[in-house]
Amino acid sequence: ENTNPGSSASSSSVTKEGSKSGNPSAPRTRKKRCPYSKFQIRELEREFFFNVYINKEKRLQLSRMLNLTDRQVKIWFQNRRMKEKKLSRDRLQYFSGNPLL
Amino acid sequence: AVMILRSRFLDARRKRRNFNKQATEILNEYFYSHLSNPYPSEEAKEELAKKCGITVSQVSNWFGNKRIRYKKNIGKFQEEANIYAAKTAVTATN
DNA sequence: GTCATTTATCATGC
DNA sequence: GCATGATAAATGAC
Repeated sequence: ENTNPGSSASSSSVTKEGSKSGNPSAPRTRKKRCPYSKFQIRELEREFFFNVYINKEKRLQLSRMLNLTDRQVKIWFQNRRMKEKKLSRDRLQYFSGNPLL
Repeated sequence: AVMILRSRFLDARRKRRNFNKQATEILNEYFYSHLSNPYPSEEAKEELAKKCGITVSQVSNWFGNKRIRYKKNIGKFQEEANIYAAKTAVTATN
């Protein structure tokens, strides 16, 4: 359920942008959002549990294992940190002003 | 008790419930009266959230969805746009 | 790095 | 069956 195009070896797909070589109609294609597989999420979450901030070394290792780019792993951790912050805010709001506890 | 609250919290996040009509009216009124720049400030979001009885995050979600869906199919929202345009015109005269 | 956002996708309501 | 709110990838401002 993965088959991630543009990841790993085949660097031919996600052509960031052919900014050069003329190409007047550079559509500056935005990479289409592709949901990650359960396996990818599990491994990312596992590493996130150990350290919220991932270093470059583990990032490269993880990206190869999951068939993702370094950038994708980096951005996943950024989004994941934002998610954690939002969860904390929601929890605080939900449990505050509660008669129990 | 803690577990009950915890499970209720998780469910509350997952379960989607439509906003009441009044809240939708308020949000649409702001959206169509700021159609040229439908990006409410943080203060405006807080005020909208208060008036609508929802959270600031829900206000942000609503505007995010509204902007993209409006842009994708303006024609579908034309009737709705006219309604709120007329409504704001009436309130302006009063 | 954070963070608001865009976009597609998911899940539910009706 | 789509409308709608929430969430998940991806971008860009700063």
